[in-house]
Amino acid sequence: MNPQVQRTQNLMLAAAQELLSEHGAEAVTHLKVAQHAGVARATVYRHWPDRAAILVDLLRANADVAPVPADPDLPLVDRVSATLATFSRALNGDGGRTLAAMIGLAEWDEDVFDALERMTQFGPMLLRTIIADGIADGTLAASTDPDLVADMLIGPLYFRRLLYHDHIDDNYIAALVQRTITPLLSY
Amino acid sequence: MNPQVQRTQNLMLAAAQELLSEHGAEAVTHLKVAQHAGVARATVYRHWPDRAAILVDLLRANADVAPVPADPDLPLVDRVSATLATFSRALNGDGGRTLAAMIGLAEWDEDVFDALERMTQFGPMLLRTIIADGIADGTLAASTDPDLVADMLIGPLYFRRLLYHDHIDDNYIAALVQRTITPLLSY
DNA sequence: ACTAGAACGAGACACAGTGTATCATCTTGA
DNA sequence: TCAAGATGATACACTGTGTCTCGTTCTAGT
Repeated sequence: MNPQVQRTQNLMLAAAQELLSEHGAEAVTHLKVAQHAGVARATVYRHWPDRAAILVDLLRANADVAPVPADPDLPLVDRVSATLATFSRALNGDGGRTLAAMIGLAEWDEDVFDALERMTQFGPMLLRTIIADGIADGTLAASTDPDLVADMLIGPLYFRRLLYHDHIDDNYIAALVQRTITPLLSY
Repeated sequence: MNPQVQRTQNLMLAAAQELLSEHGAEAVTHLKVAQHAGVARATVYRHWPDRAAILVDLLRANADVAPVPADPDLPLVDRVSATLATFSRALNGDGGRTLAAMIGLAEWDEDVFDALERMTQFGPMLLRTIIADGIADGTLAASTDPDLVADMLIGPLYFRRLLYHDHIDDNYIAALVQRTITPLLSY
């Protein structure tokens, strides 16, 4: 990409991210982004036709709400816990605020919904993989449903973060994993 | 309350609810509410100083995202399932959209957060009560943590509704309850 | 039924933000 | 070096905000 374009876009996205984190999605306007980035208002419009488009690109930059894959050689419980831990750290930070801002918009804007889906698909996907591995190697009972178990692990984290503004700690994750995974272990 | 005030307020809230459901929180402006309610714009400002205040009152009217308490004489699993079923029906309807619209605002507006808390506290509370009952009468293991179990039951529902726009059906609830509660039953 | 007080409608004002132009100026890559 | 593209500056019509005034209508209490 043209380095000039790259430069201004980075300036604008940084300004938008700061506005979002500080004052919420409402504050991410073309005018304010332009002022904070030291850029002409028309330039912001050239890059993004409407507010939602700015937020969608912001979401793309925030893809790190995805958890980091844990070492596949770890025991299953540790692998799940490590995955949830990296995920909850992202949720506790800027990713959580960005996510909260998007959920309302995604309800009525398909582009935002798609971007949100891209942003949030990795967590459950990683967990499903880990659980499927566990079933394959006999650690977990064959009747285990990876989709449902992934929901049971990740759902409470989203719930506590979005509705209670909780910061998830490792104790919570340990208890959650213990209650969810242990009954599924085949002895 | 003054019947004139009551009348206009009902008109405005109905208009606001329709705008919210149809076009999202962004569409709930003083001007549009006034136009849709057939009321002067100044009147809307007299009742609510800003957009968030309108939405907070809307949330109060939407308190029925709370589940209906199930018959306490039912077996524990049925009681939990019935509670989650009424809750998910509310989530599938207008309550879910209102909720989605609020989450983003609650992140930066304390009044919205408080209103959201009032709106969403009943579900987990009911579940915690049911689980505590189960522990008390020996149905559930004494080591059961009601808070965590409530999160494990309700978290996935919020998760699937808010992030996937899923409509929760009874099969999902049955599987969720089975996976969550069964391991806790004391034989 | 009368009347004071409250609520409402209508309109004005200054301001923030939108969305679209136009044109001069500056970067960039060939 | 130079053409193409990106940006800055500015203008315009529009929606929405937040506050104000004033005349009219409605309500509650006497």
